[in-house]
Amino acid sequence: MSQQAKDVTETSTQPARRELPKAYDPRAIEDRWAEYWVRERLFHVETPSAEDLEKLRAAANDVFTILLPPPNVTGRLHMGHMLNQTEMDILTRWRRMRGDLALWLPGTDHAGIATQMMVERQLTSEGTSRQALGREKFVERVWEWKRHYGGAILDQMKRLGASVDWSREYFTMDENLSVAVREAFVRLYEQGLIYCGAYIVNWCPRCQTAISDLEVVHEEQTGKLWEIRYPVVGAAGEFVTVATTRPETMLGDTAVAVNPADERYQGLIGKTLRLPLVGREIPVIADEWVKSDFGTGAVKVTPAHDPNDFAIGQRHKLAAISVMDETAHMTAEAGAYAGLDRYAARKKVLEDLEAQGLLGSVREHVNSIGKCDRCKTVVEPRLSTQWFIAVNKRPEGGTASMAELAIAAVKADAEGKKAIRFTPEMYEKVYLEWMNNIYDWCISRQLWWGHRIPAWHCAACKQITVAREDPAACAHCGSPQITQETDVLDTWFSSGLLPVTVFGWPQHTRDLDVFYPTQLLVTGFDILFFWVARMIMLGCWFSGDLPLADGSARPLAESVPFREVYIHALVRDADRQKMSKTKGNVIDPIQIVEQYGTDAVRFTLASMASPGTDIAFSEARTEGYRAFANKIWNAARFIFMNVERAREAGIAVDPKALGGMPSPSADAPLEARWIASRMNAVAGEVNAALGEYRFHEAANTVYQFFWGDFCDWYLEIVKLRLDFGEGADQASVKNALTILLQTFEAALRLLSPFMPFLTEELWHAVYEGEAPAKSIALTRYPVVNPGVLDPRLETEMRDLQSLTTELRAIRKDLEIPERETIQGYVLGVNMMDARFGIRRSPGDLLSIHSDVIAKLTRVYPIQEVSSEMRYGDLLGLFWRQGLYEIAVQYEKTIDVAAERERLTRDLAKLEKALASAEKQLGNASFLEKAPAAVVEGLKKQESENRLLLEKTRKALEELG
RNA sequence: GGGCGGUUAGCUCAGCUGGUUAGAGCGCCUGCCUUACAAGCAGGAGGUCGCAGGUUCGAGCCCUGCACUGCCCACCA
Repeated sequence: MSQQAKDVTETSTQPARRELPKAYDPRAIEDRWAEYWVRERLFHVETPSAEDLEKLRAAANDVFTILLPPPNVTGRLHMGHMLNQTEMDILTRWRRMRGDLALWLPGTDHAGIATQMMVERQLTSEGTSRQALGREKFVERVWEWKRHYGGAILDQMKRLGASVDWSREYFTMDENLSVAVREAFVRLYEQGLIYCGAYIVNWCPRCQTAISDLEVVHEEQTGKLWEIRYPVVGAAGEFVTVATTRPETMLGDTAVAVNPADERYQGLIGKTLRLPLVGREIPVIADEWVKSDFGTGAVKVTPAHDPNDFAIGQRHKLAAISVMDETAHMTAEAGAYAGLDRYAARKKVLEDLEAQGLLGSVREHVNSIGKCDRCKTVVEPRLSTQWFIAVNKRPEGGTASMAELAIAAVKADAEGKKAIRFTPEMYEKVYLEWMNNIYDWCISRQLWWGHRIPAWHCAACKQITVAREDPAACAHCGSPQITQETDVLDTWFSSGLLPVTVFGWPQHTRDLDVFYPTQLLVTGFDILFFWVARMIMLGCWFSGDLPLADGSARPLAESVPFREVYIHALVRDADRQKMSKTKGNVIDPIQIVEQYGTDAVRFTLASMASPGTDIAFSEARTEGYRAFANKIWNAARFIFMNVERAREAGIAVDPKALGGMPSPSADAPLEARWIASRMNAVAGEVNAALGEYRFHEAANTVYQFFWGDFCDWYLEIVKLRLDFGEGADQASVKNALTILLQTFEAALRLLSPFMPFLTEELWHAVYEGEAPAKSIALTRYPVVNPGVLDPRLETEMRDLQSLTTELRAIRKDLEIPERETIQGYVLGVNMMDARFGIRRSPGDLLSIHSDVIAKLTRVYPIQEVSSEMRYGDLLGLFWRQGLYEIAVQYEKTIDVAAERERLTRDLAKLEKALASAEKQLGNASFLEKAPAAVVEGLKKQESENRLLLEKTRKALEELG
């Protein structure tokens, strides 16, 4: 850190602007502001009173609430987080600056499995284990871990300047949230929507817990399909051949099933088979589910180890024999195989079958295999007692199931209205498809870290007591011999409740009245089902019976957890590869931020965040936006330098003139009125783009405006006006400086949501310590004033720009040294643009702007001459035509051959364009059907091209 | 097995309801240390919009088929 920056940190938030370093160094300012924003509690939102709320709404503003998808306590910030946070921060800052009451609520998720695993690993390295510690001590240990490391990701977030309300930070295991989770569970249980029972669930033998369908990732792989012969009892030499991909499960078979219509097996149904290796007699049963055309048409039935078999078992009242334990080792039921790991057992079973001649053909077989999302261990379907939410069940007296409600919340109603709107819209379909086919949700996990299920099992009557307060006795038989359920709840159960619980539910709080439903959810599609869908289900369910603030019943549109969902892209690496630790291509945002500055990284993400498209993060882009930050920095240096010069000349701009939009008087020079018009137009575009989550468009618009319009043209021209010499007109200099400052200040506000650090720094510098607010984030966002937009100005400026570019180009062509002044002529203008009324004649344009043209092109003097003169009097000049027909005087030998070639090329282009235009204009149905403006435009273009063509031909002739 | 995206300049991507000559950044070429900025300025080159049909006065955009590519969902042993 430079000495100067250090002083600033120590004394105040004000930069010493007179000596801004030549290059922008984000490191010198970012920590300081990040800290300042947190320390000053700038983004703290007080729950407004009814009166305040009314005032807010009277001003056409509203409450804007947004919930941070809570990162795992175990998490480290990755690019996905940063994208997510950048988008939320841009929107929150923007809405805040628009005058809305913007509340962004942060928090972290206790992340059951992930956190437990983390701490278990720690214990292992210490030579101990969770089991050795015992449940209570272990949980205490996890809390300790959480206190130590759990805040890391939020600290990183602070560093990145996220404008969240830190006073409302929550953790999903906080006392109040835990009470709410328990309340939710009890209510669902009372409504008969939670049940406990033995079912087949996805079981991870490594995590040793049940996991939901969503936590299983399917991977295609080529395995084997083995055929095994089961001898028919009482018919020596007769077999039924079954096919399986998991031969070890045969040890738990309790039947063989065939399709009732399968002719091959008609005689066998009802007969008994002897299960090889085990010796158990099992029946051949008929079940519709069996597909005759797969395998042998006969399927072994293992109710304890396969969901389909389990269903068959239920239908046929078959026994379910578990041959594998929670670690996927064979149980005593597996007889000789007991104790073997599932794969060792498979090998041995196959060997033994082979030895007994019962193994049939073996084929390669492609099937998808389920793996644990977290640890990639192959999941084993396992029969176990678990808790479920009946998402498709209507409670007694209820009109809808959870899923039905969650569908209604997203689907358009009879009037076409949707309570929740998805962006991109496509995700609505994805969501509905899933919700329409949803199964009951397994919410119990065999972990220690999490919300323990508030259920007690009675040793006496075997019934279950579910209660809000820990019970002393069984609610059914009164026995004190009750023990609490050891399972905890799926983490997504508690995070699914967040939209209501963060506002104090189950209490009906003022916060709920004011902030619920939240306005927006910004998240990635990877947690669409895990979290978004669950929040919709639970949010609608539990808020539905809360009356609105005015006492009326809450309609569905007001019970949804959020009104809009913006699903953002995936951040990939520069080669479009998914970032993953194993590939080693993970880009650490903090490292990139340190290298390029937070603002540059934010801007990169924003400029690439086009809804629906993944982001291939490229450092080249970030480099470009670092340059942009530097550009802004240097524009500031230039402006401040001139403020100083002005001060020395006794000219000062009243800071009170700043804070709005640039407001030049009617007689101000073109560039002043033009930049004001542009500023307004751009403000309009940016606001519109952000309103539709088109971050890339908003970012690109401000970028082009600042660099292209403001720096390249406006600043270059305004240099002419900033004449602090003796004879200068003080009033007009002051006017110019005022517009310059007004525009720059407004531009900083426009940029602020995208680049909060840099703009904060420079904004304070503009006011030299007299800033009207504690932060630029608390000022108002620029809004378009349509009255200022002036198409005539834009045309005039565009003409001036075209002329400038043409003159520069011809100089370049002729290799005229940049410093050398030459004379120029304008012979005419080609475009007869009638759209904006009268435009300046070339003569007027030249006389009004000769100073500007001279400054930008070093062509001086420049005058209009009639086109007819050219071929006589002006012979020997260098001539070009674009929008303007121009010529310059310069002593140089014409390279006739090159010139001819250039003109010939032009000619060819023009002829082609003309031919196509003529063809279209000759088409009667085009003239008849196309809108007038299009026809008109084409006609004009055609006539212009014709003119250009003629002139080019003539020039070519003269060349000889 | 079902469904959804993508394919536009060397690279990364825009292109909103079909409309006059398809844009940006990076990279590339040329010339400039012009007193805010060489992380800069100025000028320039570069695209038969994946392929083949179709609708239309008019298609990068709409329709059909195909190819390649990515993703999601799914209880075929």
